[in-house]
Amino acid sequence: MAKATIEEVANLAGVSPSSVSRSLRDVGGVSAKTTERVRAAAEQLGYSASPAASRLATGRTGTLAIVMPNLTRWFFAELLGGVEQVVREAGLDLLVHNLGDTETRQGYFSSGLLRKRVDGVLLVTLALTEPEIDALMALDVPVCMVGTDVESFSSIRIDDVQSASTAVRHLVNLGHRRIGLISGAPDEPMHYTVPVHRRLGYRAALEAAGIPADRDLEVHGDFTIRGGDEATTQLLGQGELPTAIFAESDEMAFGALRALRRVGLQVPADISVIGFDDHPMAEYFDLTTISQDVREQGRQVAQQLVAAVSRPDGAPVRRLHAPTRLVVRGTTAVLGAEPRRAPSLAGNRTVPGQGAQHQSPDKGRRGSGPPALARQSATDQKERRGQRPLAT
Amino acid sequence: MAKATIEEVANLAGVSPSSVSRSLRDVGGVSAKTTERVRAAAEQLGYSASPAASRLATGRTGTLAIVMPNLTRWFFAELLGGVEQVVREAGLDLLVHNLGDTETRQGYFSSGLLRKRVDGVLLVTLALTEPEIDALMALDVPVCMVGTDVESFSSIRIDDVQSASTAVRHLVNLGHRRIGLISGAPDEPMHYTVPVHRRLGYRAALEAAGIPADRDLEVHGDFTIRGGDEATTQLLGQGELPTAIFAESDEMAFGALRALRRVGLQVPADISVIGFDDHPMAEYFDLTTISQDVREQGRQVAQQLVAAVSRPDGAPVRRLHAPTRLVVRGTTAVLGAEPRRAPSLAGNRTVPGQGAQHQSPDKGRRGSGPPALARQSATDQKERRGQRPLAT
DNA sequence: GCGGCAGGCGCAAGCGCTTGCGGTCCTTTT
DNA sequence: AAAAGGACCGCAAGCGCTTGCGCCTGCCGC
Repeated sequence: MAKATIEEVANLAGVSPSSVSRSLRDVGGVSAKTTERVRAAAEQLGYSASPAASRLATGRTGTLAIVMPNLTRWFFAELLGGVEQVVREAGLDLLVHNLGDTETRQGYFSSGLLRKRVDGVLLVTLALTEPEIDALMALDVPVCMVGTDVESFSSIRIDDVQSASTAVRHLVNLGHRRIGLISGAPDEPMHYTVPVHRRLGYRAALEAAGIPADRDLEVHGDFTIRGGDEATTQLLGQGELPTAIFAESDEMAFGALRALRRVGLQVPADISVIGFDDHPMAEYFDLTTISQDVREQGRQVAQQLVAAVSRPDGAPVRRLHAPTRLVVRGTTAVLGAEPRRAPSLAGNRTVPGQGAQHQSPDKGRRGSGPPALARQSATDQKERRGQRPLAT
Repeated sequence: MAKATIEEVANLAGVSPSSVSRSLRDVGGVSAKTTERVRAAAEQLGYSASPAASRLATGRTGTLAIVMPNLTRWFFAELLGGVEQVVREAGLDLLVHNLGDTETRQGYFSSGLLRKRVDGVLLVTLALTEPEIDALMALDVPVCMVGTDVESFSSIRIDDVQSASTAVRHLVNLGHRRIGLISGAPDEPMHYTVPVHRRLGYRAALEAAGIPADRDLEVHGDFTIRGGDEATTQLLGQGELPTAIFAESDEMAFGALRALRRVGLQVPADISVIGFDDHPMAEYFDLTTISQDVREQGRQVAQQLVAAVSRPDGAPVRRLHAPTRLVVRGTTAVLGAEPRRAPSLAGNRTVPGQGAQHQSPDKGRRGSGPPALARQSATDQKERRGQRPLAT
């Protein structure tokens, strides 16, 4: 029953294969009556068209590929979830390619692995080299990106620079002036742009606040818990302590919390910590952070790609920015505030709702510097109040 | 250059398309010299065969599908990582299908979504109903499963019953007799077997130790942090407190730790907690747990499936058990031991290496009850010593 | 030196679908 | 009422590859 061919359906319905084909895909040209008969026959035979054959005949593969540098880290898994949903609902297949290690990536785009195989490609967090861009364009299918962008392709990503600035500005507004940075991968095996941008945002915020840069305050954490831990230890080992730390990812912030706790520093009484991403565990740690809706980004970029592949003329390139918001929780506090009760990082209270939150000012506001900062200040305060968790 | 056809290659090489086809896939029947010429021509044209065409001609799709109930939870993402690697290295494509909600699952297997589309299917953690099994068999392709098993298909999974028993036995051996259980999904939307089995293991271990069952000690946690938190609160709210808790997943154990800390109970001085899975965060929380190598399970099952699809005669059904091991960390202690220093759940020390660990006795040792228990006891002690973390 | 054998190679027939083109037949339009 | 126009439908030619089957060499054995 699974192997019925279009001809059998045609015979059963008493029509030609052409009509079967046409009715089943409801392109026009078939009367309602015939369509109905065909439908019934197909149903009866459990018929579904062979993808291989129709691909060959139409030249369209009905398949999209998503290419990611990692599958297991939260960000990527979450994104994949959003993408998969949209793609499935569009009736397309999704191929997953993981460029885990540098060797796999090496030559991946020029190898014909994607050629004639997909109608569209989704690139995640991959900053492309020139030859890679060329190879992709040679594929002659729509390409969308998330997390990074290049001129030629549609993309969606957060504004890492602005968002990182928002995070640091939050600390500045709390009175901090000695702010450490824990950044991601120092050597960029995958050409990540994220650490670069978030660092730029950090420096920009400091500069805007008139705080001189101090390179000793910038350490590397490798985007992992352990890395954040070690980076923090390094930060604590040198001269004057920072009063606040901005970690470029929540995972590294977790590591920082652990390191701080180990040496007996209390958060946020002695030192404030802010992360980035709003990892599911961040709420657990009551970590102040920059939140982004990763799944939604996945959905959006997938929709964009789906739309692009289904329109014969090339779709217009659209480079979107996804919003971020500052989520103030319990790991940041006003500098020098009297210590509250004994610090406890892990859930001595819960954050019930979302509280008042804030769309980061990352669209169409470039270069409006000082006023933005002032406004930001006010916003932070409001959020903080709105966010104040209830005791459970 | 990307759209070269086999005929063009043939012309350039001065041979027939047949010879091109044969040389490029090195089936025999072509002289070395010709093969060489063809290779060169193909190279020059950047030729790669159209998958659609060869699929149609051969009837093989070169594609595998992995069907999972979730993509974003750590376990599934990790598994997918292992599977993807093997499948890619085998030169096959991987389709990912997420049966996130019950509606999506409803009728998924009977809908022709997989029909004529894949050479093999990988089912993750899905307990199948009879009609679903039938629909899968009707696909007439190899099917492998991980996390659950049925008679007809190859599979790999841990022995949830034995492993849960090991966890609880560990607590028993530490002197605990009042042991709470936080179990997974009570209503089984996806027909999970995991919570059922782990609970069976829990009960079996208690029974083996002569401890009477107490249904009040069994609460539901939904496999989430929050669920574990709430379940623990529930557990604490009723009569005599347990002295130890077995959570069926690490996430729920994290929630339990939070709940305990909130009410001021110290772990492990006042109460011991053991989890299950060895989630990456478990080390961070210094959580004693049952460890399984999820990625490796993914690799193995993928290898099995790859082997099955590439052999024309049906591959033999093999139902494997993956090993688990008890990893003793800092959240479990001897009942009534004098309190150690002030408890601190979040990383006041690190666990540097793996320490001495233990293959759970889940292969070929069924029914060897008491001796196993005795041995287990000894082993536990040794592990505990070997595992003792160093201060950093 | 001749029959036979086998390795190399090309022919052509598909694989199962889609689609341009034309043929019917039934409505409209004039 | 005749002609023009549609609406429907089938024919057949592909889509680009694989593969069974013959043919043609060259080479071996007797």
